Amino acid sequence: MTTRPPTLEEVAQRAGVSTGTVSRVINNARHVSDKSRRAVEKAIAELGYVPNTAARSLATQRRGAVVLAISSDDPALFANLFFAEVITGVNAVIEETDLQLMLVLAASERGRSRFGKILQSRSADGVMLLALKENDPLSTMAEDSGLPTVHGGRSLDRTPQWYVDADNRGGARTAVEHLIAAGRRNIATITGELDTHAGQGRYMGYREAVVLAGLSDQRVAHGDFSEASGAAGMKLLLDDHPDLDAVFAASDAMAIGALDVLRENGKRVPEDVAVVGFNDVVTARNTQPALTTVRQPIEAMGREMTRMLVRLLNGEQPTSLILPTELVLRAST
Amino acid sequence: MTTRPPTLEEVAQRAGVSTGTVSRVINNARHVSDKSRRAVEKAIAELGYVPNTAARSLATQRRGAVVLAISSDDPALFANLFFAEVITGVNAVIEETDLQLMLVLAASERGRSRFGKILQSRSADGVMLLALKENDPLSTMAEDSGLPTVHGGRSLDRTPQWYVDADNRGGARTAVEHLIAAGRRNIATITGELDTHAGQGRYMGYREAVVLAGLSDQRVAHGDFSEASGAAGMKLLLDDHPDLDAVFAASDAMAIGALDVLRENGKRVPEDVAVVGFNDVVTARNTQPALTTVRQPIEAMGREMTRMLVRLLNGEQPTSLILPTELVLRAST
DNA sequence: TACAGTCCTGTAAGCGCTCACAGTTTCCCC
DNA sequence: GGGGAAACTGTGAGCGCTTACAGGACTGTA
Repeated sequence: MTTRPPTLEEVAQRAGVSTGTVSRVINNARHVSDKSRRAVEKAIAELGYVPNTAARSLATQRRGAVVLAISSDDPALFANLFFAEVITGVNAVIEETDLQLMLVLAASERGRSRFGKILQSRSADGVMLLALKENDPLSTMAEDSGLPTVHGGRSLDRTPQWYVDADNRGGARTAVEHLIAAGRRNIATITGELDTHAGQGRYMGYREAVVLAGLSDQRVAHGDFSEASGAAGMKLLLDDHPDLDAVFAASDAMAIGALDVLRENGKRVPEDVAVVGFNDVVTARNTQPALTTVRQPIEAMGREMTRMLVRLLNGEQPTSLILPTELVLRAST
Repeated sequence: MTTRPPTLEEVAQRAGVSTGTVSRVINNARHVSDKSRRAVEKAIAELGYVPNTAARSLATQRRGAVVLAISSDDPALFANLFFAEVITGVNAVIEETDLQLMLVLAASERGRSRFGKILQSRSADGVMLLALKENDPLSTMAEDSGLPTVHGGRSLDRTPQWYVDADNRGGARTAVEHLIAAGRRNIATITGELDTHAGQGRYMGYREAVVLAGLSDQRVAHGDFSEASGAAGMKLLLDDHPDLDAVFAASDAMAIGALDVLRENGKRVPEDVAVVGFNDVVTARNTQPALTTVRQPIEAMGREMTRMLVRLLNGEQPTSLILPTELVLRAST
């Protein structure tokens, strides 16, 4: 359809200089006279020249692209705001660079092997990895590839060299301290999966706050972050600890499940039982009553991960980051 | 860090054949003897060879990548489920191919010019465009680039050659017919922005259903898809048409705004007024009462856009698609 | 005037792959 | 056994860019 785009050689010809000089102008290297530079810039503008990335990549051994890989067994996990927010943050920083962003959603075995291909074929200069579960194979793959890799979140078994994570523990602690400050004394928690760093951290935060205040840390039900597990956990808690006056759920989904069960059991929220969640997704605004929750700096995570990767690509040595969370007060406490 | 990856030439040497033959094996072209093929495959496996995409791109003039561009003035628009679902659908099809997915969120002027660069530098073989507003500059840019382009949604001013859209009109009509079947007679609507194809289509659907049933189509308030405009529209409707017994809102957000206003005015939902929204986002499940809504096949849109683009890249001539919506019945009707 | 040191510029050798072309071998049928 | 067609293989010329390297043109100093 369209005619072949102009090449660097054509620019050189038109500007009356050599290809080497044009290349220097494009990459604004030193040792180019103003005269040549102007001539080249004129020719570039007239021809509408844009360097061919493939050719440049081949010559420089750099791709000018990074990959954001999101890994999960459950495709539904993609379908939450977490996802969109991270990307928004990543994109914001990418826009300031000349890098291109490649996206890999590795839900299936197939997706995983595609990720490997991308790493092996050197289609990207670096990778940002959002491995949503422990011991994710993608993590090993990225490591083996030798490409600079920044992780979002940590796993329990090993801490990657470069990561950005939210302060799960601090966030949970703040949430529970808020409950204590509001006069609650019999505070329960529904934990997330304890074989994840996030699950552990939030549980730790709960215990710290509660123990520090001289309260019992024995009102515990274990969930898996899902709404159903929140409901189940709440039932157990009501059975075992009918005296509870507050619940800290390690995810909003679990908090929503808990709210349902509380309502069914005639408990008023927040009068009888206060509820706090974790993970401010839009959902939380529309619960009855509106849910107090710990907001994770998800977009900021995306931004910081990208900044960190860009620094790595520039040969700098950034340091990993733990970003603060924020307690969002609403009607449920 | 890692040593340079093996090249095709090294494979050829090890397999005792020429580079041409290796290339043929890789691209499984014809005219390769079983013997050669096996030797090459063995060498590839032993060396862990993966073709260098940049070199291949340069030689073939094909990039092996497509770009998904999402355009919007309002960065917040990215942060909804629509976004995540589309990508999930796109990814599902991409996974079946050897294509790589590049993502461009063109919120700013800067993002827009990056999109242009990508097109010009021929970094991608085709583009999927989700232009969220009318007369989007990206649309023109994609067109000018001559790259195969598939649009998600249509604009009013001109219908792109290849697009995938949801059946806004049919969906709205079905929703209103549902209200009629439930015995509602004084049915109002809060429209979306009427300078969008979606806004128009949903309004048309409302009118069709209502007129066909011999009812009045005069209970109309105009909104802009936002929650605030839904609330404002509902106020107007209650003032002008206190007899209304149902409302069809052209978006869930507006429906939520309407629900609030109805509650404030002592109207029971659905007893006094039934409410239907459009756009099944997670939000809709957690309203009080749960919102009946028209679900758009968003993930399917992503899938079909990608399929269409893949066909275009294969030189086929696909036909544009209008995907059916689905009425999700909940407590608000 | 001679000479070293700077700047600038052109030249050409790759980067790793594909693909037309030509050359060789094999196959099949008369 | 001969001939042509078909199957296979190697060769080498690009694809469009970067980047040593080798000069050439100046400049300033002795």
